[in-house]
Amino acid sequence: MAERGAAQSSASSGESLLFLTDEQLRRGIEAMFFAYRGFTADPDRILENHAYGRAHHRAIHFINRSPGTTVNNLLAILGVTKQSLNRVLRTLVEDGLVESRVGTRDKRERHLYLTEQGISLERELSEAQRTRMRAAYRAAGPDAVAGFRTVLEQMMDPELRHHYFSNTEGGA
Amino acid sequence: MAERGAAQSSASSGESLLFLTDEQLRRGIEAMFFAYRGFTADPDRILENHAYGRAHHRAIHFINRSPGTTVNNLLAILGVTKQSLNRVLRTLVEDGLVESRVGTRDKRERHLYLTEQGISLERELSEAQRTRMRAAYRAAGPDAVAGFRTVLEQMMDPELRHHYFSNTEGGA
DNA sequence: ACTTTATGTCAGCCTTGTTGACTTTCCAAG
DNA sequence: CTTGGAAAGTCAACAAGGCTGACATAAAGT
Repeated sequence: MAERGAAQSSASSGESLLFLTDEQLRRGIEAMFFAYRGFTADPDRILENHAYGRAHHRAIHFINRSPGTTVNNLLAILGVTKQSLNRVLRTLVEDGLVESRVGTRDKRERHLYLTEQGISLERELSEAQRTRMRAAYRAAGPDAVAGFRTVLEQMMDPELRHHYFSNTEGGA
Repeated sequence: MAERGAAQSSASSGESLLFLTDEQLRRGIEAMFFAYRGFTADPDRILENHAYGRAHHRAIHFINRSPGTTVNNLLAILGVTKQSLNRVLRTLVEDGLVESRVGTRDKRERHLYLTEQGISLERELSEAQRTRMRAAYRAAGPDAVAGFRTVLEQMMDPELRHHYFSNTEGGA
């Protein structure tokens, strides 16, 4: 029902390019804007109660995703300066949500782990986000979801796409 | 860990729900994060040269999209306070990118238009954004794009989805 | 010994969001 | 005609979270 109406109008070669018009692209651009706002809305509300912001959420997410990751790894993934990340990390460690352990092989490195408390907040945040995404996925159906993921991956910076999805694609 | 196991693994009703596992949802969440960063990267680079930020881009985009829109309309779409928007709008008017005309029917309202200069910057910004999106669309193909749009629309806040897409769906 | 790497920290700046208070302009209802 | 309230603008103050630059420390690597 989402337009695409007259696609494949002329029986030319079967490959209609109507989905590449500026108008279609503009709609995609605005959809990204509005969807991203919805995407972050629920966690943002939760974070307010805890006096944290989106930056804390991102750190918590990726520490949970890769327990024991180093500060440098996190820096590369998040794409911010160490000063920015450090400010966030410091408050999380002070508040007992994140534990920072000195590395064993390389003692310069700090390995980051969520504490019980950190895991608890992470679950609260990610459950809210998953709930919205699950509803969207369910309403859209598996084929739409596959397309969604495909387009998003194409929209990422290419180096990131490779460097990043090469590790995670392991499972089916 | 939180895998929800193999959801409905057996060939029960043909409707596999594997795309709704927490793992799949997590991948979607991260894809949103990385894709949005790519999505904003090109305009951000351009804006740096002009001493503007993302807030200016958003204002310019929606004024271009609906010439003559009022400040209040813009406020509703962007979801920020009038003080925030006003700061951005003021610089754009001062710099001659946006013209603010007093309303004819209701003289309290200000109707916003891009000047030639504003149109020029808008084009530069949106062309950069469209180029990336066009590449992603082309690589993913029309079916993936349809799914992409469907999921994004489901992810928006429901009121916004209706209030907003009811106006735009008009033209086919 | 010297250099490089990983991390942390201090200080200061910018953008962009927020609240609160207040004014001006103007439409419209009493 | 007066007055209430909506629309818009402005000022001030503040916070989050980016940034740069400079500097400190410890541990590796050469």
